Amino acid sequence: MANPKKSLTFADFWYIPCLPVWVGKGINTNTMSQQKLPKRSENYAEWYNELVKRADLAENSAVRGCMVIKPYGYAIWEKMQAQLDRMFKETGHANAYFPLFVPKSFLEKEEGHAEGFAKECAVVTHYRLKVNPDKKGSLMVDPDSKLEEELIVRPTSEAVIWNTYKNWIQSYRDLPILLNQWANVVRWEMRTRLFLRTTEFLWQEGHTAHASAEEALKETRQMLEVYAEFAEKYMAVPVVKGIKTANERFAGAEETMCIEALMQDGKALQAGTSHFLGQNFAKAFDVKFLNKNNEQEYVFGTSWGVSTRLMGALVMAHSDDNGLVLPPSLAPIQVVIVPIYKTEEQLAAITEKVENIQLMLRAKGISVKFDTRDNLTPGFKFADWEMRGVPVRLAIGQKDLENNTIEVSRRDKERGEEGAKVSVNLDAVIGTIQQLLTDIQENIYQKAIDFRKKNTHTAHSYAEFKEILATKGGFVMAHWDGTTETELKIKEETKATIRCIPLNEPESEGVCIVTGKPSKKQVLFAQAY
RNA sequence: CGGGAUAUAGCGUAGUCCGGUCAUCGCGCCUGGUUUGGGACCAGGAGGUCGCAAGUUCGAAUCUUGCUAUCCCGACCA
Repeated sequence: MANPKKSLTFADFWYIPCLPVWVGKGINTNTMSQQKLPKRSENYAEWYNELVKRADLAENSAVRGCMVIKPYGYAIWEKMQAQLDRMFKETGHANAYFPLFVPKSFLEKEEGHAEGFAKECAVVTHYRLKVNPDKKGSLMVDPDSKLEEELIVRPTSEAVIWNTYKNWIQSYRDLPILLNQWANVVRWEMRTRLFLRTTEFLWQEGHTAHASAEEALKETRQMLEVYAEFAEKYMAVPVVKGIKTANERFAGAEETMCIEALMQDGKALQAGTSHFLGQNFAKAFDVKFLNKNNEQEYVFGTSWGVSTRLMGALVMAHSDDNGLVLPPSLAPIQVVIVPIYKTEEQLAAITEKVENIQLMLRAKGISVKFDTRDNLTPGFKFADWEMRGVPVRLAIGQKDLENNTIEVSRRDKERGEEGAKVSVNLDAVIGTIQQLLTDIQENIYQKAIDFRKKNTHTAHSYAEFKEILATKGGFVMAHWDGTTETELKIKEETKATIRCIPLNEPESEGVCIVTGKPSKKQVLFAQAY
């Protein structure tokens, strides 16, 4: 699980395009002032739920299991999209769009896929409503509008896409096809949580077609690397890259690779998956190509995706009891400026200085917001922006004007912590901020790595395994005999699952902690979201 | 989908057992004034068919039934 420390420079992440979003409109400030956030140590789940709402990221909607992503939350998602999209294009992919609806007959074609998704599909059976004759002002489904064939709201798009690829592919010259789509999907969930599990969610799904298994496997692996790089460099969330066991594999895949992140409550979160589909979908949809030897062959496929669940990972990885902590690379507002004044004249003098600072910061590609709300005290604003996770806060008042200084606070340190707040000379503020943004990005990543290190344990016996899970949680490395039976037994008895067989874990001789059978490698266990 | 709980103004709530000046209080919101270096204060004001729909009753936030949504615990899952 080696994670070589990557040295970041400002240039590594500043370029995700973004103007500061307006926040503070359409919400009542009392959401912030009402009470403090529940503490992580006391009720982690409640802390998360409240934080997502109070940081203005998202809220529950009137529709069961579905969320409204609010402007501030969506701005973070847009920055994630912008960077991921760039990385997909750098690796040769293009975007396209396929339909929301999947005819039921398509979904049936790949057997494993069909069975995997059957239980969580929304089904469209009619195409029309009519006025209810028995009840004025109400609508009813028009029984005459029943569809010949039901349409499934896509839980994922393999079926539609492979049905299309069939028409696009004749020769090896048509390959590879390297596509991605940004879309929404629906999986009917029983229990939902904002971002982590919602009935409808936003994601990207890559779907590629290749002439050989080797090339498809290479693609699968490449996209896993893209996800890992994105998570670590931009989200500042360290991840373990690995392979899913047969039991946890995507429905319809030959092999599923994943990145797994550790949350602050010691539970694992699958942050992205990349699947080698083999020829499963090609066979199901009869997608063949003529190879160089003039032979018909089934096409090899991959698919890979990350979703708005990344937002949940981002929140749970870094935030504290005062609110959200955002990595500068994904923060919609990287710097907020709070004026402190008594008179209009003072405000005017402060504003003049601030305008200048804003121009210089924007010239460096840093998104900055000047908080001019005149109905709130500076103290309130401090707490407000802390809740929203803005990485750097500047405060400027009369004393600063006299001394040509400005107060600089960093969100990655707790209130009152050494270095959380410093006064700097106004002439040096731009350079200080640039450096600070880089430091924060690196610091929260390092903190997350340290946390993971402290919460990754090795179990040499089943008793020890249970003991670790019961008392400490976190990641547990242990030998496993490779059977689904053992995996299920462990899940049944401890609620921990095999998150993955880590790619970077060296082989080591040992015996399965449950059955005592020989094992060549330790695998990663955890209780998971 | 199984077990449990909840639903009263934008948010948090009192009242529900024992139907009848009960629609309470705090925050927020609006207006004015004083404030402003860590979640300001005073005064005045606006805002609610008590989740929705039926029913019982002279009368329902309160009792009955159904529905919907949310939360917690399970099973399922990115």
